[in-house]
Amino acid sequence: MAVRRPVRTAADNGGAPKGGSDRRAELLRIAARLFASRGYTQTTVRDIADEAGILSGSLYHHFASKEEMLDEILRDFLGRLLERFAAIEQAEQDPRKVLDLLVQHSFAVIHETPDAVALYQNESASLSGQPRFAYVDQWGRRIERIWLRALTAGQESGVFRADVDARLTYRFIRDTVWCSVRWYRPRGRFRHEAVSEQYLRILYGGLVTE
Amino acid sequence: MAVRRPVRTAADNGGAPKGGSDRRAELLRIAARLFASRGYTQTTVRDIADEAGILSGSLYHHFASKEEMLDEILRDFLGRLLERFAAIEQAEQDPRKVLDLLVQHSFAVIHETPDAVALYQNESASLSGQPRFAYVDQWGRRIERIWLRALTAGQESGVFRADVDARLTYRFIRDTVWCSVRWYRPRGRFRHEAVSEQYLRILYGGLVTE
Amino acid sequence: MAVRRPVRTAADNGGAPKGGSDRRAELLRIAARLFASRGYTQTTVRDIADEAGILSGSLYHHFASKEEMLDEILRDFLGRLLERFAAIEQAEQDPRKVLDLLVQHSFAVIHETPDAVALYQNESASLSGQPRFAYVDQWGRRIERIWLRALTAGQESGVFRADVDARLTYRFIRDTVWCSVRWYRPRGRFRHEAVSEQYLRILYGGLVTE
Amino acid sequence: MAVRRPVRTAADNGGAPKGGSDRRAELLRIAARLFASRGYTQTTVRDIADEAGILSGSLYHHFASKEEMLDEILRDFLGRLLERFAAIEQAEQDPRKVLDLLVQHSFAVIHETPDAVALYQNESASLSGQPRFAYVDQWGRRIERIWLRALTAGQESGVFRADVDARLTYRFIRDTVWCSVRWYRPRGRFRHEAVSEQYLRILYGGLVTE
DNA sequence: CATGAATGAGATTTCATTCAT
DNA sequence: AATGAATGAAATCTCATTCAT
Repeated sequence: MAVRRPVRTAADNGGAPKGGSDRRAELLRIAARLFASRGYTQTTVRDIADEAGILSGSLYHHFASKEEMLDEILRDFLGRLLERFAAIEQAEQDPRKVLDLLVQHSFAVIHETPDAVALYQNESASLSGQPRFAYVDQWGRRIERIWLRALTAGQESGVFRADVDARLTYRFIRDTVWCSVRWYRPRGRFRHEAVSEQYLRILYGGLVTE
Repeated sequence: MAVRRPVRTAADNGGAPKGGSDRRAELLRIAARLFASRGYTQTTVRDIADEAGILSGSLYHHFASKEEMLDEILRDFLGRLLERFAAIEQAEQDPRKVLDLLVQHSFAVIHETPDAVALYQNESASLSGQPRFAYVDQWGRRIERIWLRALTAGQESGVFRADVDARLTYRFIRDTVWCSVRWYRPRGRFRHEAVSEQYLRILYGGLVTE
Repeated sequence: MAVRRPVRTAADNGGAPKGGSDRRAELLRIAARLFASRGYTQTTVRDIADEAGILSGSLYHHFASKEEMLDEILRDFLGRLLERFAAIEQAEQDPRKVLDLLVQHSFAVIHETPDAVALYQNESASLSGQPRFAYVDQWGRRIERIWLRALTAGQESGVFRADVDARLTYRFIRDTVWCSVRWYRPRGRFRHEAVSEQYLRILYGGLVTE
Repeated sequence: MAVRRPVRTAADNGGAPKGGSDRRAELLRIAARLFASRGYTQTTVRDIADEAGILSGSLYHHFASKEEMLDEILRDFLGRLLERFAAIEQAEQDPRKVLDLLVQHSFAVIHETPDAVALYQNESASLSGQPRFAYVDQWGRRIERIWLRALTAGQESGVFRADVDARLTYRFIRDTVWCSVRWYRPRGRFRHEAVSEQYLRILYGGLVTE
């Protein structure tokens, strides 16, 4: 007999876009967790089913394929991220303030949905080139452009140093911010606000005392 | 039973990393390239054999298992890295100079052996916990300690700002440096020396003009 | 355990084959169409349910199994066919007239219920041996005997040539007639009466001019 | 332990086009037999492997997929058939002689490679539309044209009756000839030459005595 | 050293069927 | 009558590994 684990309320779902059932969202959460910790390929559908307390075949009542789960998780994550970044860019004029908010929001997202972030970090490279996941690259580029506009605007207005390449700088920042998902622990010594703050301190002021 | 050929010390390879006098070394280079680009699990032994122009079964004349290839590549890479970092620490007193050299050497390593770096970046997490690969964590921690000593020494001597956590700072730096393997192109616009230089400029001086 | 609903006699369907007063009959018509076009095994119960606008599980309110649908379709078809062939044999004396009517009726049946014919053509071989479908072979043999009696009677009375084997001749005729379901189009250039007529012309008179 | 059945000589292979090994040809023969008797979809790769005395996974050492086996069998069969039909058309002038030879060769093919014929008969419909099997339709149409040319040539020269549609006549003949694979037994009462002869007798002279 | 055939475990997926609601 | 979730068996396919030649 299958052990049925209590179904969590849909409340913590953050408003799933697809009208799908509770069960579907719950399964996606389980999948995201496993994909993030073991890697997409190393996670078997049986792993997911086991965690959900059902048989692996039963997953296909909810999803057409393992890939569809990955797709749905990434689409949801990236869509929301892009939306939020665009809103930040629109709401603020000051490049430095924009960068502040972009960084802070990123660390907050890592805090809130670490699985999706880790998944994106680890799998996006191998997804590149697959038609189904074309949006991953596309939306990634749109996000890059938002950050780049803030950086170059800051350089032009003189608030950011101009003797560094903006694209390079973006990559440095992006890697530091998102890679932190690997070591950040929500209940660790530093909460995400502190991490943001310390990072921005170094990023803006530099490590060396004058 | 697998036929284990005597494992050579890293020394006789280290002399001629590109020389490829040996079939074994050649196969490892092919494996590293494939592991790095597709991921270890996604690379099949047939992929490696195909690239080498032999049948997959024939690989087992050279290596006891696919895992042994991974092991050998990582052991060689990490061993050399640790050795070099230790040498830098010993040779220099000035914490800032040490950090300079650590960063510069790291980017140089990414330039020279991007496959091994990518492999380490992508696979070390899933290797954690496997007895055979215990050294990966161990040597990683030893490397961390070298960087941490430089950072805290710098903070104590007043050359590095003291209002940031050294461990956090290490992670920021480490992630930026090593993650660059994902986008760094040896023949791209920036050579590794330029990347080092720009990164150190921001790291030391900060992004914001005073 | 499957819930078996009382099986209706073919009679109360036979009166209104196209009427579709009933959900059950409607579902059978959909199933027959799909079975005929994709093959029984390749048709999933979900395919049938989809076409009917319900969920696959709901089909089991109407039928105990997928097999029951096949059974019902074939039983209805073969029963009716046998009945009609027997009636033709009884009504006519002249072997040639009997053969005329058998052929004409066959093409008419193909015209009217192509799905059932195709189903019988394609699946009867794999049904052979299954107890549940023993009647398929049995009724098929009864039909064969009707045709054979007409052929041998014709040979004995001298109207049909006696230098060919009757059983072989039956097979030639049967295959030509029933295989036409594969290419016959109800709205095509030839209506079934024309097909009958052309076939009988060749069958009786031969292809070669005197 | 797997029971190894004796490998047949390649001699009865009729000159396989692909240079492949003996084993491959042997496996294809087994597959063809099973595909023909159970149907392609109903035959599992395990069935084939069992018959060959190996494990199902081992089949994939020889073939990329179950579909590849079907492909290879059909391509070989149809290619040879088309070639032979074309040769007959070229060698003979007299339409009646051409038709004679086409019919005789067809029954001979049924005698010699009944599995491939049955496979073609049963599966070609469901293959229609699949890019990989586009040649099945194409080559089938080329074969049709050969038969049609013989029929219309005969009608024009007055040797075949002109009051029947040639295309319809072709279908009647084709269905009779090829469908016989369902009942023809190589060791039965009639050898294929006798079947040919009886069929041609009826086809040419008609069933009715003048 | 290399081939080529095979193993055997395990992966994803399919699908008829059941059943509580 | 119908839904929606689940079962469970079986299918195709993958792949690291073995081993006789």
